[in-house]
Amino acid sequence: MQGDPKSRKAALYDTLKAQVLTLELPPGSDLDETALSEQFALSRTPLREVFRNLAGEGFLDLRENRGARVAEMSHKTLRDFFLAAPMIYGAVMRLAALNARPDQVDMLVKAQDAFRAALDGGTGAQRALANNRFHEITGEMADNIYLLPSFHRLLIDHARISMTFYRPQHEVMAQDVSEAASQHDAIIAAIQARDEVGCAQLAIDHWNLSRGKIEMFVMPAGLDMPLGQVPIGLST
Amino acid sequence: MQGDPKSRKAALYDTLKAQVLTLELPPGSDLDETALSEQFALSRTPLREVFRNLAGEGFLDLRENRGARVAEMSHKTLRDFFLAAPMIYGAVMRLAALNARPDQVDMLVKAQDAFRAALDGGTGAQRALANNRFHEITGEMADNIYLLPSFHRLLIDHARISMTFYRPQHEVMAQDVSEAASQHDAIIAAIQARDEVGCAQLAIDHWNLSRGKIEMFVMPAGLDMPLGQVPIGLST
DNA sequence: AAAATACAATATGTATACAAAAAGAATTTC
DNA sequence: GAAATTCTTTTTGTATACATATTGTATTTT
Repeated sequence: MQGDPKSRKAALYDTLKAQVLTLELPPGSDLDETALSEQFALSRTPLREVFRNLAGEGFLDLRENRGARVAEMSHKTLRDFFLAAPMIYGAVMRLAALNARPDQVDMLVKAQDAFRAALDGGTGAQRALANNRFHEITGEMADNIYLLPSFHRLLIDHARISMTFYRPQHEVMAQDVSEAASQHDAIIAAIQARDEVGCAQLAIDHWNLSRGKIEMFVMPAGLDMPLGQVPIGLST
Repeated sequence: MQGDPKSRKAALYDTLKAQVLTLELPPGSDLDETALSEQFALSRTPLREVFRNLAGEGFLDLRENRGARVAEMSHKTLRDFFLAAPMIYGAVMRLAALNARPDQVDMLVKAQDAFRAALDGGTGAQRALANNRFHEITGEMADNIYLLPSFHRLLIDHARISMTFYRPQHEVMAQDVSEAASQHDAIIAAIQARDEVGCAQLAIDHWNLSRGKIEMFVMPAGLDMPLGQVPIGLST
């Protein structure tokens, strides 16, 4: 590890974030202050500040006298996720279509290129991170400080759930993954056309695609989830 | 300041939170590490941890090499607020009606009693805090980790905006404030009846009441806010 | 006198040392 | 031998000391 403390701190922050998103650090795993402290050549003080930042953003859980853990994912988590996601993401996309600046659209196009590149020859982690980046940009476009906190938390678990089916070995998923990429293209087009209603609908379609994948691969039998239910707040 | 460091830390946390919510610390004001450090008998390390927690929750802004500030409120903030609030709060109330446990309903009733007590002889700050507590409980009832981050941020600025008209000197507001209290009663009834649709509608009515107050007292003329627009995600 | 620079004072960021608590290992007790 | 207890080790929390950056003041320069 090199550079000034400030850049080492940023490196720690970025690394942990990526490791959480890609399940390299699985939900519930403990973080070792001393080990990370040596690895990133930082004393415990700035290290613990990074922990607190990440905890505030929902990546970690800090427990009194018991160290930091990667935020858990449970059955309830998944249920909450699919309850909140269509509404929040629909709203974010709608606002993105209304407010997107040209430079942000450029960024989105670049992120989509990177996503397709990752699909074509990248690892599962690279795919999940590229997809995450795409959606982060739509959040920046929406630019609403009250919506973004929930949106960012959703993106964390969206990435982690996605990791399950972005792994290259899951050949069955190839079609779904390519459909996701097509939806991204449609999202870009809708944003460029300032089509807020179409954008919101695309958001819902996109989450529903994820939901289908989860059902197939992750969902334990018997989990009480209202799959057929119209999502809250979008029952138009 | 007395007790063990842990309780002093909690006191600092609670005090700052209340001071932000009640505008005793106005938006944008600087926090003095050294002064607070002496006042609460804490060294700078735990103090700065509290700052980071509060920043993560949206109470403070931390700027590199430039200390902590109370989160700003701007025209854009108000606009974002009224765009996001009906949707988020509607969803929270809906889930509250679905999930509320009996003990939580008891807490809500107690909070409402405290709110009425504050209206009848309390300071503006006490009123705002009591109202805040009421809504916090509905958030606990909803119990969705993806919705709560945005909800909590909304509550912060809801309290701060409210402070403008909870001041006793604004006699014109007496009727609106009493209407707010009645709405709280209706909300409790709807939750007890597990009436999710009614609850969501009450949430929207409640925010609209706030919006009317803001228009009268705070809103600068000419601010481009879509007052007549149906809120995102609830255009049923 | 105004602007620019250099200096001093203050505030913030990081590292280390110490205190307290939790976790683990060894011993004792039954 | 299992359970409980004590003791040791490790980990977490806090305080302090030092390094760095920013801000305010005084001096210099034009």
